[in-house]
Amino acid sequence: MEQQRDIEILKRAELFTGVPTPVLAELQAASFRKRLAAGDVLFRQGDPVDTFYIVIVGRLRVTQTTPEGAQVIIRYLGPGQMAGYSVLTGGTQHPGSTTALDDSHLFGWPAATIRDMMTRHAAIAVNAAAVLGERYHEMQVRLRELSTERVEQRIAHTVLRLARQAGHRTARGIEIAFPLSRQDLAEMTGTTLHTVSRTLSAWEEKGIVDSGRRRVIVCRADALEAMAEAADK
Amino acid sequence: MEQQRDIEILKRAELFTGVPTPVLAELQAASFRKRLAAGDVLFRQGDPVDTFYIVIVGRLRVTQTTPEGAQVIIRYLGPGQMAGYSVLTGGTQHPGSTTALDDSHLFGWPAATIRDMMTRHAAIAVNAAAVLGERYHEMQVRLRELSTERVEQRIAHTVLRLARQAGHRTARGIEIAFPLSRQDLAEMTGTTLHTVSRTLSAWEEKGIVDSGRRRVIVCRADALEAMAEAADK
DNA sequence: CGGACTTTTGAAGTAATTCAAGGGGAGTGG
DNA sequence: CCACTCCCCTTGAATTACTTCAAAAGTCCG
Repeated sequence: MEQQRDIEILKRAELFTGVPTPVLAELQAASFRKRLAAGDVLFRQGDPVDTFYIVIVGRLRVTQTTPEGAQVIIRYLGPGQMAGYSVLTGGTQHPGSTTALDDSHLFGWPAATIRDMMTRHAAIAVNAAAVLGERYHEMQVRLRELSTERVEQRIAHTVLRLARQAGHRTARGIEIAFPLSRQDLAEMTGTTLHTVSRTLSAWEEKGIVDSGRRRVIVCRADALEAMAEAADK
Repeated sequence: MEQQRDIEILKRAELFTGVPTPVLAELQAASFRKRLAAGDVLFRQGDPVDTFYIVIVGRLRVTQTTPEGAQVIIRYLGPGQMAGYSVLTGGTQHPGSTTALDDSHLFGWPAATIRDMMTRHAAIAVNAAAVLGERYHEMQVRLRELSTERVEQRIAHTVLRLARQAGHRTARGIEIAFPLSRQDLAEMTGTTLHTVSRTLSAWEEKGIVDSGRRRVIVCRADALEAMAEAADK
């Protein structure tokens, strides 16, 4: 049954782990589905917060744009992860924009529904705190990297993190499973696409990575780890 | 009554807003008190997560240290705020160190107590999610600043944020209410104390700030805002 | 009033940006 | 199927914002 399958998916979502099946059934009944094609925008920075989503399949990117037009990538979202966390924290405007990188499929709920469920079922609220705490922690790490490391180290850390989060074993190494341009890496590491390009070229030379148009494969993770830890400043 | 006064304090804590009084009484009964002198450490990065705190009076600083010894300031904590959020998210080790800047006074609870209360009272868990979401958001903003802005702009943003969070009106301007060295500002903005010193000297010249040994007073917030927004990169 | 910490300021060095130009791959449309 | 076009990537050269190195001058506290 379709309904049963949906519940299985919800059960594996980060926000709903450990939530009893009847509650999941209630959530399933209240949900709608949303489809996005690659490049479609789920919501834009500044939009009113009225809907909450969970990714079923696909990959999305959360970005923040400055008034001057510079962009920063906050994170990538994959299956099971939530989009629109502001619904949980009572925000009124989305702090960033969320865009589909591949054709994607999501569950959606009106904000009031999720807020109500969270208030009635502590387990969901506890999960929400855990997920947000984890994202907070991840940001602490990135902030520390950005403050204290050189560009090459930061790129190494970022590529390793992406390989871990969205890596896919191939014959040549661990391939990052979604399109990733030099510009994207620059927006994640606080540098320019030129510097990223030079860095990847140098790594390619040494056989550490294999990369091309919007594509990165890590061939020698150990060598990258070494770069990332480089104690010699 | 002492107990009554404690409950009043808890009622105003960020984690317990809107929580019914009987629950606060239960929390009060389970709490212990912790005193710290200026400079004392509440917990250290890597310590096992076993206690949760709420600041009653005083000011603390949360830092992260890299293996190479470089430090980054994650945030400052004031009255009503929580310390040891990992208790709420199920972490096992503290991601950062927390140190008292002034003589401070806190409520403390064993981790299990808070986790139990959070599970039994959804309102607490909902607050936890809201607080962590806010901190997550704050980190997004800092990450964006660090990625896209020049040092002077970052220092301007940081000083303004501190003035907003811990500002104290005086005859000469808004004084930041805790000791804040050039080194501290450097660790918040990802630069060196030298650059911070030069920047503050230049601002002093223009009458924008008045600063001295571990002390900063913002005289002309408008001029700082202008620096912070500077669209001319 | 000695000593430890904090701040200031100059000068030299450099990592990374900015400026500039060209090359290549993938999709599109004739 | 080939040419056209749009992106994306690469690479050199010049520039610069900031760091690093170095030394000295304040400032607070016991």
